[in-house]
Amino acid sequence: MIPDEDFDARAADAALTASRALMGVVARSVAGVLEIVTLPQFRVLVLLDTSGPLRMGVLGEAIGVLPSTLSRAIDRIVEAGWVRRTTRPASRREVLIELTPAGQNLVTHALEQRRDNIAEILSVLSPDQKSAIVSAFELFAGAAGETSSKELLILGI
Amino acid sequence: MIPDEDFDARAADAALTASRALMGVVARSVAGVLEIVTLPQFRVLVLLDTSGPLRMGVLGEAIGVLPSTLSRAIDRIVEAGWVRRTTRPASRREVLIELTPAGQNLVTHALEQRRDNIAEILSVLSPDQKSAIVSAFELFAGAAGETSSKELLILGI
DNA sequence: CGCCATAAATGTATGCTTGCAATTGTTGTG
DNA sequence: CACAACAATTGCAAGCATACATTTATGGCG
Repeated sequence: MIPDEDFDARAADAALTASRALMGVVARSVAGVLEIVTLPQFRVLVLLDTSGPLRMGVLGEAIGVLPSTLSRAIDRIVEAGWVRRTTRPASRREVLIELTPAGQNLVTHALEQRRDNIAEILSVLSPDQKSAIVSAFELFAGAAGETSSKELLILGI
Repeated sequence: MIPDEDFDARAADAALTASRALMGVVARSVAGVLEIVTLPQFRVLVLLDTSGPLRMGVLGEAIGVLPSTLSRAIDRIVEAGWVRRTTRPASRREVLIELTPAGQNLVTHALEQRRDNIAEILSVLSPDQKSAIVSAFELFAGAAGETSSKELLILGI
């Protein structure tokens, strides 16, 4: 009979190893993008992709940088053409930041590539194996609970 | 009967969701460290942790920076006390970089925290569920093949 | 309307990374 | 031994992120 601690340890190790594999996939999908924009810049783009247009203040709050930092960061990615500043007529002191089609493309492409990479890995497995993986991954994701997007932004995911 | 494409898509989606959960764990473990050292600096420490002492040239090659960049980066983390420069008597023009105990601690602690986080997530599951997850994760990791540490370094893992 | 709070941007400064070019020290070879 | 090849560092320069303080424009309220 295997002691619980050993069993748990093996489970954690398996998860760690799988996490390395999954992160390799993520890294691949991020690597290309990081030759185009910096990680903090990519964080902004990803956040805008998942949340839609955001005010400067909200955006800065979300990714944890000061307004001055963000303002200049936005300067650069506006200049590069990834996002657009728009002022709402309703409240003209607020500035909305939104992705341009080019910026949208950049993020979408990175996510699609990641998805394709995973699909390719799974392609070598039998239906039964895939099925087992789907259940297990869904189970794990459920147990992990909602992963705050703020945390994920650290890695630009 | 579910078409194969749909099934594959669901599998990839499940893996993506699980990857988000796992990345959240990684992000947490990295977040603390990034308040102490920068990401490029942490990459150096992680590489030294997994490879042992390395020459400047090899180190720079591995993480993909020019020698000049690395030299100054090492200046800073030597100054901070995370690594040590040593010259081999055999070839005095080569400089070996090695972790100090403090640097070793820094990396080890980050990895341990990651492992603990995963263990905590798994702790809410039943033995059967854990068992299923272990199998599935091992299966996935196997299918993914060896994840090059060079790719993982992109994320500072 | 006048005042204060809010939102964003600017001024100013520091530190890190990165790159190219030139330099110093060392090893090996003809 | 002289000279070329190699390893690392240093000089010089640019870009980016970050922080604190200040300024500008706008909105809300008494």
